Amino acid sequence: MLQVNYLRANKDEAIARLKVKNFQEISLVETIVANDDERKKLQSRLDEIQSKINAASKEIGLLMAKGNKEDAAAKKEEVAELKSALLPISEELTSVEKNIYEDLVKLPNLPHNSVPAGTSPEHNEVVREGGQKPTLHKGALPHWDLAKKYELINFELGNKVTGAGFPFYKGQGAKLQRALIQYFLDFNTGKGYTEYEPPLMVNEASAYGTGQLPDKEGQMYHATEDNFYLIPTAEVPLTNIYREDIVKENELPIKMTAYTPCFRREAGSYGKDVRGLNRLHQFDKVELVQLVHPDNSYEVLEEMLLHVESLLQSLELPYRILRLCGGDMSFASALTYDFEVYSAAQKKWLEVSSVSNFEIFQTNRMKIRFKNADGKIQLVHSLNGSSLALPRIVAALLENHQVRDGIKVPKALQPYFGKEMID
RNA sequence: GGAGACUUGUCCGAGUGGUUGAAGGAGCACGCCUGGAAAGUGUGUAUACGGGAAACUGUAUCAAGGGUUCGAAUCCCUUAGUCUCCGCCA
Repeated sequence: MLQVNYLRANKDEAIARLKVKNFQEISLVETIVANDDERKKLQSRLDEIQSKINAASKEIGLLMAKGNKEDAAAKKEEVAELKSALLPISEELTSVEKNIYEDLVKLPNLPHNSVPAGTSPEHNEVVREGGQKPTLHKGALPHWDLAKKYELINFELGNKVTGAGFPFYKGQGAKLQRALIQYFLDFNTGKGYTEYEPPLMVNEASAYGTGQLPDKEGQMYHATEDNFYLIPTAEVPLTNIYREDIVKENELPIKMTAYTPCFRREAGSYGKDVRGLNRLHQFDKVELVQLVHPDNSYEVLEEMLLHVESLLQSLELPYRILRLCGGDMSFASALTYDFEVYSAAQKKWLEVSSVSNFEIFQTNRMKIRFKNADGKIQLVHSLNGSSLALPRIVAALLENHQVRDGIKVPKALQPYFGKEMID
């Protein structure tokens, strides 16, 4: 959520930035500022009346103490009049505030200056590529066939027990999951991230905090009896740890990592893109979240980029880094880099990680702040990234490292997996 | 799930209808003291929104929301949470 005062002071700049994101309802900016002006006026009038009521009430107390019942009764009448004047104003104020809030949450975050204009994935910029695309033997298979061949993942069984998009991992497949999770967490904690194991369900306030509600309600599984939501990513519980907190400046940066299953309803996705591991309702992910000083959030973003990059390098996968264009970025992000790994067997790039700086967009809604050297309260910047999402990494590992009689396990993973080959 | 006790500022804790945004203590910050530190001592120490160049000032906030009242931290209702006992249970 953007700040009204920022919009007021930088209206033209904000509108220009919103256009980079292909945001249509530009007039909202004007509406919000106008409503906020109205809000201020109403607030002043309300405060003034309330102040009179407070003063009169005190007088009544004093008059009563003196036993002057007549004057007290007159004062009471005065207060009653003031209160009847108060009511319509306070109702109007509530309604204006509601309008402002509702409009404000419709505005996406403003993209950073470096974000290219564009409407679709073709307009994303390739920042750099790394790793070697393998030359596979004849008869190389896509991961869903490899998963079957080596009995790693059973999609049909998931269909039976739960439904589509809830696979079983089995034998070496299950162990590979465990090995990857362990490896990723060790890698992250080795770089100073604190490990958490958060709840997998969150309450409504937390879902609002990170912006899953109100817009993306349909994307989360909802346990209606208790009004809990299954988390779509560890970002939700992790970021909400600090909701409504004021931290000390020297506590920044706060670096957190967590492994969790992620649950996504992904309503309305069909076709070839959902084949195999490409899109699931439940999948495993290790997430990074940082809360940082606003002055250096972009340095931190670069640092997170290098972190994820070296992780992919250690898995010996061919990857590229994209700077997303305005139209392809998420609602909340100011700058996003996507990591894609080349799948040699599917002959396409698969997104395996997304690293973003949200600036104050999330922390403004959640009121995550710090006290700076001058004693002033300021919002922190939040960033997050996956390191990494398992299914597509597994797909890429299987497809890129396959040989005729098995799948080679990257050196870095061998101590965790316990073998050099999946066979 | 049943019964009871409880929820006050960074923390502890006083406060059962009227100058209480909130006593007292601890912590923290700054100053004095000291060769340095501890001890001592002085001052300061919530957040949001509004007005003001600023000093300062108005309003709201004592778990959350609603109600009673001229006036609520204090009374009533609802919700959430904590603790104790009983039940159940991995």
